[in-house]
Amino acid sequence: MSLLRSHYSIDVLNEQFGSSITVAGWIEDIRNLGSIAFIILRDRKGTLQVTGLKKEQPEIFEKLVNLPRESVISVTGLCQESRKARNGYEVLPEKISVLSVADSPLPLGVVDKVDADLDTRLDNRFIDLRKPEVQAIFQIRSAVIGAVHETLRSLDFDEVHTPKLIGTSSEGGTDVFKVGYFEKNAFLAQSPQLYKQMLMSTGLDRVYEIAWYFRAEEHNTRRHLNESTAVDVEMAFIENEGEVMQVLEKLVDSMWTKAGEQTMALSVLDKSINVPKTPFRRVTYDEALSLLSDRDCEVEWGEDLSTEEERLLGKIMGEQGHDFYFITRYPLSAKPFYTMPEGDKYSRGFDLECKGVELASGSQRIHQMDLLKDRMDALGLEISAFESYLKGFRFGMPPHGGFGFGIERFMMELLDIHNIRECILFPRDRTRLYP
RNA sequence: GCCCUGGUAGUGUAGUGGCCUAUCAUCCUAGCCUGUCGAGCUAGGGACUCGGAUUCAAAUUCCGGCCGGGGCGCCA
Repeated sequence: MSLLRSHYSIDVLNEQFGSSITVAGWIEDIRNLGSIAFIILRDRKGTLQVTGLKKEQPEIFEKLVNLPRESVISVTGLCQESRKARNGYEVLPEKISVLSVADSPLPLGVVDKVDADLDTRLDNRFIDLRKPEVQAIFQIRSAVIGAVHETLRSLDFDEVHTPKLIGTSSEGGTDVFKVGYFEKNAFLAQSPQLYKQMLMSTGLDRVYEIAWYFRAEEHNTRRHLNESTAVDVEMAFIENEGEVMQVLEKLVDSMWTKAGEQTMALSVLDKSINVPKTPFRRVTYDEALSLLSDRDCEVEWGEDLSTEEERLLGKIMGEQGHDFYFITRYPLSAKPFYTMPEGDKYSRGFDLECKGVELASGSQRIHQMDLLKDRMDALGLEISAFESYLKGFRFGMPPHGGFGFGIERFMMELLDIHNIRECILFPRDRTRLYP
């Protein structure tokens, strides 16, 4: 048992009443009434009240009431039942250790009665994260990631870690960050795509990674980050992309279910979770265009949906009772080079959408090297830059497919959070590199 | 990359040419108070992003810098 803490705030039970306990945390508030003072102490699980009496313990009383808010202390004392105090008990201090005195004024109040702007909060994230409703997001995030591991391992996937420092920009498309690598230049991986594909030729033919994505796009919106995380899955010996979609469906279902079990965190956030029904609706790209056309929204065939069009489709699907749906059979022209063609014009690529927002993107991949080279040629990619990737296809590559699934986007949809920066501890956006 | 938009105490705001010696709340400091839990009461403290221009007069108008926010594109 820790000498600085025997119990967290909410772990104190009736059986502790009348005995001595040690609690520790941050001083959230001090209400000094003169001869009696109420000190609200906050820890990871909640808050509790330390009640100081001037008459009983004058030295401890003075020490306590003169501490600045957010100072860190450990208090040992009698745990006494009290209907008047929160949690039904209070601690009467017999010994206190001041572990850290907080400077004043605080750059950001934890329990101030005024809200701070997100920018101010992020500048002082270490204090922002002391707020229970901010912490709750990351407790749920942790639980959701736990569900990813459980589900994918139970589906016989191995967890892998692929390099983030790479020699050539991986997929084309997005801009990548350039970094110095001794006498060479290197890049930060925009996704594990090419590596997880290469793994398909190794016999580790069902893999997943909780991956970091680095993207050097200069967007400035509430749903983009320059450093983000994703669940990346790749699986071999598949007949078609439908098998991949089934894995994704199970994964999302388990993540949503696990999130719904986080009752404490959800109540702090005042959110409830409705687990979506599976299987998710499948809509082909052509069907989507026709549904949009019915609403006088004409999309040129072969183009990816614009944000507005995506939202309208989300609305239409919602009206039919589908928050989640796959858009399948995308035109080849709207998907990356490694996407398996279906005939001349279509592909075996799909997106998973939630209420008009793209959560995941996947496909069956091309496993034949000649076809892969043809596609790269057609899209004007420099084949020589992909030699080490292509080599993986020369000596036995099974048919395979997979998807990438953005974790922050998922959290936004799960908890109805309006700014993606709230879904990652220390966001990296167009301008923010600190803290 | 294109477009729109903002910057007033630690925090969040009011103020759109003179009534600003700048509002309110929160916060901080001191004092009173033995049951607070948005504690209360009294007194006090603290700010116009920077540079230039217009004007008798600029927080307020104009130009530029710096630092933000957002939409689109692209994507997750």
